[in-house]
Amino acid sequence: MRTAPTILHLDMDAFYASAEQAAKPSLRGKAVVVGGLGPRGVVATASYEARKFGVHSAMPMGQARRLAPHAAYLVPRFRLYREISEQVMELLGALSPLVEPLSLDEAFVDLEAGEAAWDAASAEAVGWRLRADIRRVTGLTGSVGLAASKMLAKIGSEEAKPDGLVLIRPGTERALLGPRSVRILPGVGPATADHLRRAGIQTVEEIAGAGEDELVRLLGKAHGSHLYEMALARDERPVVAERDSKSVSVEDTYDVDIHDRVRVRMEVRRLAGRCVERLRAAERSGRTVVLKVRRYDFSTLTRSETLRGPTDDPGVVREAAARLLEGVDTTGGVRLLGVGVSGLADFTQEDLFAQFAAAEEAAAEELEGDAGSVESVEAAEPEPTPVERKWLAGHDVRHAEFGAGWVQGSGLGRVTVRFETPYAEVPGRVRTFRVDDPELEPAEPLPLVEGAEEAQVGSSSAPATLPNVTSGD
DNA sequence: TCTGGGGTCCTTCAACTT
DNA sequence: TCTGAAGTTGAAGGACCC
Repeated sequence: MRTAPTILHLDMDAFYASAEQAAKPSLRGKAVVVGGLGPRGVVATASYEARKFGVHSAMPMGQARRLAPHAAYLVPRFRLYREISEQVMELLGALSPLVEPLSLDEAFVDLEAGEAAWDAASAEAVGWRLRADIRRVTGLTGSVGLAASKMLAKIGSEEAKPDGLVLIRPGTERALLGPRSVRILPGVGPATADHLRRAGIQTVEEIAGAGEDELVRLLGKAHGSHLYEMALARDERPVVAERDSKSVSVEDTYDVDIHDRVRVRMEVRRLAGRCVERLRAAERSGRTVVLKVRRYDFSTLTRSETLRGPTDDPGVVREAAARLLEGVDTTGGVRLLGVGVSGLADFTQEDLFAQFAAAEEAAAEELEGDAGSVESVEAAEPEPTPVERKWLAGHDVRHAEFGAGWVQGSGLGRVTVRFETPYAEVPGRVRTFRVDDPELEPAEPLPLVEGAEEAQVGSSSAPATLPNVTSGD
């Protein structure tokens, strides 16, 4: 058991929304909502200003618009977020070889393994310096939790939000956790919390008081024991740097339910192809093909088939997915389709059926040519024209005369652009163009901090005064 | 109001193997 | 050769996380 609070958890504050605010001066201090803008979109991230209106992650976009009608609604720009994430991960990598990324905006760092810290004081100093470095390099803020275990470090960063640092001193954990809701423990979602509530358990100390046997009886062996340990603040999980992914999948939710069986088959083929592209890009192969279908009533089912050996052959995966689909009733309509591959391996066993499948696929392709022409007559979902698709809200553009800007909105053959860069102090001017204006073209995102690429990693020192301190003692 | 996309891990059950 | 127990594997679904 570690005795010093040398596990660090970093969580960037409202990451996607903050990145957009940093990129777009006119949105700073305003409510910003990033997510899917289609009729079935949900909120990925809301800025703190938008959260004041009750908007939060995973909320249907329609509901968000009702709560915050004046907020800016933007589609995510994952390339930009990935670039920022890489800068942040590089800063973390300078602290320790043991960095465990959880997502683009979150990671654990074992400071002791990197000899960056050995006690509370040194860990806290590292935390403050890291926050300053992140702000200098990316222009964004992140919150830091420091503790002797991953669970507590994560709870610490949650407590520190936004833009703070919390160190949980060893010995104080039980007192801190005890009165809190069970929901504070990782792995306790709505279903488990409800289960526990019906058993009269609502706080962490009530979990500890119930005893391990009772928890296992309520939640099963793995979950019960794990939760009991967490409630006693016992968490020995190490920070793990490299994790091999165990499955690859793609899925699409359709704006309008698909009823046409031919179209469903076509979509499954397309998804299988995309899935294999991702699989190959990761230089992996897989043995189990999984088909996912969400029906009109949101009921979800999966069907899977395990092949004799791992494959990365698009034909084989498409054939398997098609076979699985034949066993699924889609009358009534489907809102989502997905294809995944699990049982991953680093090698491909030449599948005996590959050649056979390829021949079959060629035949199917011919058939599809016919089906496609029938299908196109009654396609339920109007495909956006390439021109409309080009101008996504929030994306960067460049105009030959007015320079760099971003799409504020488009429709009715017009696109509205705000001309400003991340480095401007004041909001830029807005102009509207025809969607086919030849002088307007999509552009790459600009770095959030001017000259950030040249910035030295780990060169700043701790700030003389500590801003916005959330202190955990 | 009507619920994304990409994952992980666990449980249960049935079929199969030893 | 038959039987039963125990272990393993595959399929399906559920909960959770970001």
